[in-house]
Amino acid sequence: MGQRLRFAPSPTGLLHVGNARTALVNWLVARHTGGSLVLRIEDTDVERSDEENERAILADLAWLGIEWDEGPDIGGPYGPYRQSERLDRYTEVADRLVASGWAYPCFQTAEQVESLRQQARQGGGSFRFRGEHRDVSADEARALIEQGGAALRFKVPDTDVRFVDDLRGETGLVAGEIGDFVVTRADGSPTYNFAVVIDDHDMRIDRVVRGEDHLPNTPRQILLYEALEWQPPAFTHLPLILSPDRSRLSKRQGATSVAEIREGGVLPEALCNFLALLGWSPPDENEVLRPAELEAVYDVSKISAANSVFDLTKLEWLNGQHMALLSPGDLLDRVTPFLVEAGIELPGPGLGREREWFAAAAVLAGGGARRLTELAARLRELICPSWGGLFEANAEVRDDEEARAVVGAFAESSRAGELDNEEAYLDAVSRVREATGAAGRRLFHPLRLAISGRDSGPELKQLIPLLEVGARLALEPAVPGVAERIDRALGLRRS
RNA sequence: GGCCCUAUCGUCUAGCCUGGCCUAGGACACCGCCCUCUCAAGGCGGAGACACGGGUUCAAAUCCCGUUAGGGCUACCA
Repeated sequence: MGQRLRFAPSPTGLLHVGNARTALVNWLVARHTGGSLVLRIEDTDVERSDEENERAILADLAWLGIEWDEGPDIGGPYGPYRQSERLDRYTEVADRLVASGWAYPCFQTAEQVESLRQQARQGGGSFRFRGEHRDVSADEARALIEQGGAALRFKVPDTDVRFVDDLRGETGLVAGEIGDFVVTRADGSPTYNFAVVIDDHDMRIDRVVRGEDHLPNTPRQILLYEALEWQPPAFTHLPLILSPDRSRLSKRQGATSVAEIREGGVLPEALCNFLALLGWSPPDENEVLRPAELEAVYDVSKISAANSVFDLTKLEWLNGQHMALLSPGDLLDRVTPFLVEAGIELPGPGLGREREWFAAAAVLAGGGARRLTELAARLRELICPSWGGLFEANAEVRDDEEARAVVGAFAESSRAGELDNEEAYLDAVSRVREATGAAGRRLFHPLRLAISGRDSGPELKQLIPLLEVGARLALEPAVPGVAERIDRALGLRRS
């Protein structure tokens, strides 16, 4: 029987990698067990929540390939899925708590409670708040609530609270550690601990997978489940993701939002793969796994309970691996937004030959690239070099008689149309070698420099035919062929 | 401060539950070699860890206690 899981982000900002990991694990477990994933928006903090963030979070999840079965955008049998739309339900349950003597009104402000807490801390002990109306009857409580302005507090019982965390085993808190916490604010809105219990129960969630920062909250929630006589779900608290200095992951130490990572040219499957590898390792030694493969082998119970550091270098490596796994057409599709940004307009999807050429060019230019942004930059440089830069890079070729002879011969071959396939190119290489006596590095280095302005890059036997074919295609901007590049490098042609 | 969680190479981890098979395995990064017109990629090899201290045991990375360190919570945030 599949499990029902949920991912419940708060729309107070962009989707963070930590939350993305939580979402991914929930999704993986739901898929692996044949269960379902519920997406719920926790927007009870009206001050900090906004719709723009919610839209962005949904878009980021979709980009990652995380699909939900029920949610605010698609509905489902246990909606609504936005806490701001469930206020009546929270009030209903709060009334029930008051009626059964589990909750009472409290007029102390947050500031007053905070100063009590500070005092207790000075004294060195732990702090446990209890409101003055804690022991009133249900009728008295209702009368007090009538006056308005009261928050509702949960009357925490004097018992130990134990529960099982899937990764840590039994844990909990001893009696007296928890003070009476607020369940409903003075304005009537529910607090996190309260709303989450009601929603998880109402939405039939049987397994909660969330960040370890929620571990100390769990006993409070267990207490609520008990007071309400509901069955609590199973809990799995995921360790946190840390910055390289082992402090809390912060913006200062690089990209922490999914949006930034995407804009940095990272593939969603690479990010998922990377996130899955935090705290977990696959049963066999291959770590490069696509979403479907992850789904098949991922085992949430094997996740380490220790926090892990976000290692950007490994993410980049994985990205390179996933880029290499893509078909030429897919790679071109993925890099297209970055090419557009780099000023290259791609021919529409209808133009078969031109698109095929671009796809081949992307594969060739991208050899070893780790990010789509890097591939786009390399591709741009390859197909439309700056003439000034090319000329400058070729001073040594112009000053060297043999080098000049080599590239001049290739320019001739190009003009004769003898370089547009690998075989013809290889023949041309043999002829030039014989005619000039240049071989090896002395033959290839000037040629590479003259056509690309660089001393490293893709294999010439692939690059040269590609450029020659590209030059004959009606591309915009036009791709200069080998002869033109050499002319520019030698300064024989200027515009 | 109080409470909770955690602790194997620089990083992500396997091994820990069910002590001997661990001379502690893999991946990223690093170094070297090979391949090669170049840079990558790829192949091969190298260096690199059981936080510390006590126990328990014939035997501890593995079990127990403590210390230290890191992280979390301590809100009418989530």
